[in-house]
Amino acid sequence: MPLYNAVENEKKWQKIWEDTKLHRTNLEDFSKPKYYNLVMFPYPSGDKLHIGHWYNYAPADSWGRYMKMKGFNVFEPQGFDSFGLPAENYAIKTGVHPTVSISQNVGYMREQLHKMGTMYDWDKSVVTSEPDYYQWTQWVFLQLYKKGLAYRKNAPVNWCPSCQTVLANEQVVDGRCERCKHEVTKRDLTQWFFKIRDYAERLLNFEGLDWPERTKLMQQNWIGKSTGSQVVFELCNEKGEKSGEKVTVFTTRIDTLFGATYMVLAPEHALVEKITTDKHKKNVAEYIEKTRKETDIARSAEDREKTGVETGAFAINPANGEIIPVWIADYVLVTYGTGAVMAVAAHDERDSAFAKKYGLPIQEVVAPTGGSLGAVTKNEATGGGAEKADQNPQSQSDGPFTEYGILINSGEFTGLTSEEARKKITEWLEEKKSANFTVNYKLRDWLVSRQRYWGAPIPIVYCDKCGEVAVPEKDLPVLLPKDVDFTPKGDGKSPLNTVESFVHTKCPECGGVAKREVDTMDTFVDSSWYFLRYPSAKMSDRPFDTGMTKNWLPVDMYIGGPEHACMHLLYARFINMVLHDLGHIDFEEPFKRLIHQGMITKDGAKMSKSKGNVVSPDQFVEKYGSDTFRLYLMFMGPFSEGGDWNDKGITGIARFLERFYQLIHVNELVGDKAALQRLLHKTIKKVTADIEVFHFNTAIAALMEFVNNALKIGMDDETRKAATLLIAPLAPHLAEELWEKVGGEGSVFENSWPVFDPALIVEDSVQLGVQVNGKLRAQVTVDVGADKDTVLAAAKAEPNVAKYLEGKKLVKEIYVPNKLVSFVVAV
RNA sequence: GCCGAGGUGGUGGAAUUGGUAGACACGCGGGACUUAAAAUCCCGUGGUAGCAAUACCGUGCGGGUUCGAUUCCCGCCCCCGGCACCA
Repeated sequence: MPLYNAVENEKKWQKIWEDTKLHRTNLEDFSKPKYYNLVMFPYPSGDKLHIGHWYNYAPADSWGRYMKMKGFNVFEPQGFDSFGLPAENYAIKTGVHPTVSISQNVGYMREQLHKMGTMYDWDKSVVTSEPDYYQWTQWVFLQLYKKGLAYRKNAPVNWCPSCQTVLANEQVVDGRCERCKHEVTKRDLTQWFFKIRDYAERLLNFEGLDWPERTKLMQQNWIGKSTGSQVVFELCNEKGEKSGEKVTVFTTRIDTLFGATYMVLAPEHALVEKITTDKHKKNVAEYIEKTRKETDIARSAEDREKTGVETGAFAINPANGEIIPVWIADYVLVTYGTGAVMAVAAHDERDSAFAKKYGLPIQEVVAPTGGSLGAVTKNEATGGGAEKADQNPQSQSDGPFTEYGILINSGEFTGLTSEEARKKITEWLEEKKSANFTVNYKLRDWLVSRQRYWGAPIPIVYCDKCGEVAVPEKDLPVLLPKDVDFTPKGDGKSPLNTVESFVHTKCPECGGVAKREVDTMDTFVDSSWYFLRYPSAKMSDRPFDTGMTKNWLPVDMYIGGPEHACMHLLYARFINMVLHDLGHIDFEEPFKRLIHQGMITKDGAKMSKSKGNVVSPDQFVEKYGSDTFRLYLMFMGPFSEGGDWNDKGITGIARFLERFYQLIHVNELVGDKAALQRLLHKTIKKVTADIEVFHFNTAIAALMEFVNNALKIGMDDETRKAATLLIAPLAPHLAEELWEKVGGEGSVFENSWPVFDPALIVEDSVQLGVQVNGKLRAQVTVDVGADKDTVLAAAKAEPNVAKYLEGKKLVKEIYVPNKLVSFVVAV
């Protein structure tokens, strides 16, 4: 018969916490150091909280509780990222207005979070779709606008035909819409962008940030910096008569310039129409049309053959004056570099394939370096692999030689290494004003406008007289109208376009007739600054209080999924930097320490409604209680690794908590007091060290060992209290109950985390392994302070060791204190 | 293809400045209690051989360094995550 009724007890303590306002943080209290403990806020979906949320939030809350007990004034807020497509799509399907479904879902999820027993400060919450929040999202937009960092331009953009909206680059995954998985196509549309590119270099710097290496690498990769040169090619006809047009290309391999035997422009390149000769106009037009229709998936298919057509135009290679043909091909991307490349068929995979297909000339200008010099390869920056080129000279025989080497057929530059030539050739052409060093980034500006209803309206109006005008800050919020027919019309326009009362307005500058911008903002804009808002959540006249942000930010610990590495986490850094540059905040980086939780799968697959494999935590919480469920999730494995869900072992945790509860009620010390102290202090040491690095699984294992051993020794009052404190962050409800039972003062969370005493941990004796020729032959127990000779003698005396030493010549004796003894004998 | 993280019992996982592999838990086998079952408690549990002592094998595969390798080095294989014609 279990003594501990988890479900009832948890209700009791949740009510007490609520009544005593235990988890309302006094943000003005600086008697203790502040600690801002943040998790990525959820989207209030109709699926409610699933196991993945718990897997993220429960350990994050345990961390907050731990830091509180360590003496910090912990601020742990929670909110809802409530704008976005799911609510709108749900509304289209069912007719339930997003404001209704969102408020229901928020209510239900708050209830779940309450039952989890988290210490969120609900007085400081945000819901991004509420006017008192999105007013300030619009304010953020205006800050960027005023600085020239928000702009509108017509561009080919990613279009999801199913969601009927454009997508940011970051939201296109494998050529498909991140949300609905539909193939993404291109559309020419006028859209709003944020100039995140201007911050590319700063975003590459992670100095002072305690972030996972892999996340930093992912961002660096996404930003994609590469250094090279721009080279200007003058255009001409086949006879070499200059047309006056120029095309600039970007290359990281200007050392191969003498081998540039043709040039390729992206089909969308601005000059294509102008330079195409009459003879080729039809072909070119057809090719452009064909490219345009293709989705990104088709265009980037791996084994896809390269295609392209001639323009009839020619260009002059500035290095050797050769007249080379100009082609267009869709393997050149208009979005990267200058949208044009110099093609070096002899030293580039893509150019080589293209040249072979269309019979274009190939000119070798780089030879592999001889053995003694050591090949300088493309990999040299990464440190490894430089030797490989020499080992396998045949490997390049059927493809182009793409590594660094020694220049040949390159005029006065012949004989230089690629590295030297990159510098010298650029300098040489720089004098003639036809080249310069430059840097390129893969990162593109952030497309923030969406042709959807459920988002923050972009605060811009278009006046017949004044043109594009920003809505003055005092007129915010630009309210999102409620009564809207939000079914997509397939015209690529926002549903707000149909709301006359919204569209027609007065120009804030001249008072004349004006129309509102009808696009709304990407939800990632909402989430790019919410962490600034929490401490000032109730403020109605400002987005955030300067004093509050100064005192409480940056975020000390940020916990959330790695899937946000190149989206939310990049955007938030960018917006934070912009607000810093504008003087609104005094720090550049928003998140000091970052930890990702792993993903929870079901039968190896990501949980999703469509697969029907979503597991709800509610049934387990009702049966076992929150503590057991939290502990079970943490016990599954390391926090950052996730795992496949099954409920098989949950009884083990339930048993453990029951045993823990009973242990505290065992009154007599039947064993040795010193042994109990040693056990306790070893446990304090282990649990503390494990929690510090988010290894909750081994912290729990240590507590289990503690229980298993302590049940044999018994308990004393001191140990009872310390053990209760130790389990408190992990099983908060159980700990409160026990704390009350053992006569502790106040809430267990108002007490200090126990500190271990190294002196109490010291053991009298230690068991060593004894090896002979590397094989374990025996174990020997010796006094901790024993000297080497004593230990060796004891080891040799072991029968199973003596057996192997007998009659053999002892070559070597190795003694590793507290670990092992190893004998080496001649064979 | 490139970048990153992994591969350990029937299962989830412990242990890496090289030092007794398999902590802890699930499951399984046996026992106690019970009329019986559940719950609980005790014992056992990497594989092979053996009554046992013990021996041999064993951390994805193949080599290497070392008295000693899950840990370091070289070469592969397989899963997972990210990027992907970026000139």
